[in-house]
Amino acid sequence: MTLHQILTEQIQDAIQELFNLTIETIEFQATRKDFEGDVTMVVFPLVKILKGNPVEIGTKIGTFLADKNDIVSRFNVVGGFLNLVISDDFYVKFFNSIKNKEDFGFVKIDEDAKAIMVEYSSPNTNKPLHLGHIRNILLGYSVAEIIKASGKKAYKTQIINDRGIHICKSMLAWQKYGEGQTPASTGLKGDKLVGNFYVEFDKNYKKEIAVLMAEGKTEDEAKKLAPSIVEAQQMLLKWEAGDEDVVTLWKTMNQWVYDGFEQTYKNLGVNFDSYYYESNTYLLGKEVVQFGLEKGIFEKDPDGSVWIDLTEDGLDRKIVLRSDGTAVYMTQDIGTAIQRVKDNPDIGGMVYTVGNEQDYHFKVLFLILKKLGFEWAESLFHLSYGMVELPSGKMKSREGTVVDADDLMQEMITTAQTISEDLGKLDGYSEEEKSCLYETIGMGALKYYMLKVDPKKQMLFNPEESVDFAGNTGPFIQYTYARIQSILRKADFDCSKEVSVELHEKEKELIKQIQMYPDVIQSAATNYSPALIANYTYELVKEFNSFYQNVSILGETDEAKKIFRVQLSRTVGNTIKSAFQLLGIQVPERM
RNA sequence: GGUUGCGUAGCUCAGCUGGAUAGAGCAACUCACUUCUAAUGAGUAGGUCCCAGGUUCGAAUCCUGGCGCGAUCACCA
Repeated sequence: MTLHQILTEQIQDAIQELFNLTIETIEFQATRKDFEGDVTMVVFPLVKILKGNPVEIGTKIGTFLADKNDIVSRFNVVGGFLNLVISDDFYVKFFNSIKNKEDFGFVKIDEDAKAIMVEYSSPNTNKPLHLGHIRNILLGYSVAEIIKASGKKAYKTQIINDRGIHICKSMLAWQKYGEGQTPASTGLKGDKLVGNFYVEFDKNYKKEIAVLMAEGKTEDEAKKLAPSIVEAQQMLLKWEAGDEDVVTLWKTMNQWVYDGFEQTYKNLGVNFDSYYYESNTYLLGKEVVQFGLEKGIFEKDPDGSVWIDLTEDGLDRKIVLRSDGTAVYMTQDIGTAIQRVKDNPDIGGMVYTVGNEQDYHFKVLFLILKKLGFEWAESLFHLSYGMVELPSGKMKSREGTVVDADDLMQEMITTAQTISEDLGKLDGYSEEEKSCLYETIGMGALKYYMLKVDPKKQMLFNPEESVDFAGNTGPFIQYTYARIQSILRKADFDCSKEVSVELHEKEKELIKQIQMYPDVIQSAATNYSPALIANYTYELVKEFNSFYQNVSILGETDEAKKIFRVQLSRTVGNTIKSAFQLLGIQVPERM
């Protein structure tokens, strides 16, 4: 039972006894630093019901609790706030009960409960991953890990947008200008190679448009008539017709891209339990549209296109199938969702990690799935995130200012190296150890910085600032962890035994911080917010540093205190490691 | 223009379901290294929580209306 739960029960008893009333919820908050106390009960809500003065009520409850002589040792009342001083004994007992648990805060996964499927990354197969994907991937991965830690099953998946005109563009350019190039022949990552041809296509397409416009065509006409685009469209038709050559090329080039992506995922330290391809799910989507049509949820226009009218729900009329019977984006997403539940019948909900430019799309998608009557449609969540900007400004693919994911990761590692070398901290390490650390630090910096910001906010990513070894950064937290490990290595005495000590103020603060961890995990899981975990970890680290600076640990002469402080340090270390695990960040044993 | 998200210190961001005098880091200034890792800590300074109303004992937080920024309003994905 948590402290709040225990207090709630005791206070409920108090109110029952003193006022003969049953109160459902009691409101708590951490006591402000300027007052004596650990937990504060807010009395105001009771004032209305009891029609008394808040100070009197607070004093009565406080006296009752203190007289019990259980966990409240003292109290004071300021205005409508009842400040409770919790006994050291309680904190020490609590600490002893969790200090050896590696997985403190994690709830055991309930295998019988419904699972949540988390989708992230969702790449196109014609371009390499970029900075925006990094935020997406880190968020999705982390949210899935957090859900698992909170006691639910989570499946990681992605939808690969492997069909459509954009793929044909790369294919066409490769046929024309590729001269048989392959990732192996060029030494390029597959996604990069294919991406280059996509750019190549676009260059030529633009030239053709310019020529046509010079001949007097309007821009719109030129865009439709340019030979490149016409060819690409023909290729798409061939693909849909199952033309053998086109399909073979499509498979080959997509495989290059997938291999390239896997490399990037590996470097990012993320993985997936399953992969879905739109080329496989759009047909099911079409079937469902047919079903919805029969049920009267959708309606068919004279030209054959199928729509859903959502005006009564405050939305628009939305197309779900083209007049030529081909699938649109929405059709595919309907199909994919249903396919996933077919494959995993235990799914009770889904989280879609997709940028906020698609807020409307998901609103519509969720509503459609609900109208189709699926049970799991009640628990769908669009994990919408804002754009990532750089100090140099926005990324624009047209202006070629897109930051490539692989390049950025490499840059982060290099920056970590430069800074570390300047500081000269790693001088006695082997080359292998060093390069491993640079990667840990660089990636930790990147991941932490991305995750500490509220997902829905647009953010500014400053690479320099993120690798800073001070402040709210990944490396700072990693460093603190490494220091703790150093203490543990040097503590060559038996620190496993249970000791009872009087708490130093800093120790108490630390224990209070650790105590909050399970709640933070639960809160992060229900809000789908890794930022809560990240900022919590930073608070914990700050608390530890303050403790570290203010009390002696290994130099402590009182044996019991020494042991207690080492145990406390170890637990802080474990908590940092565990929290960072939820963020997908590695933690170094030394640095 | 319609819809939607955001607006907190010079900068980057916290602030959970409304609660006490609004919090960190960076940058600036002051102090503390014979250390268990100073890649640190303690402190000073820095605020019209975009503006105006409203609800409430109590609002950065909830409601309404403005202003600013972003996103989105395709038989593209």
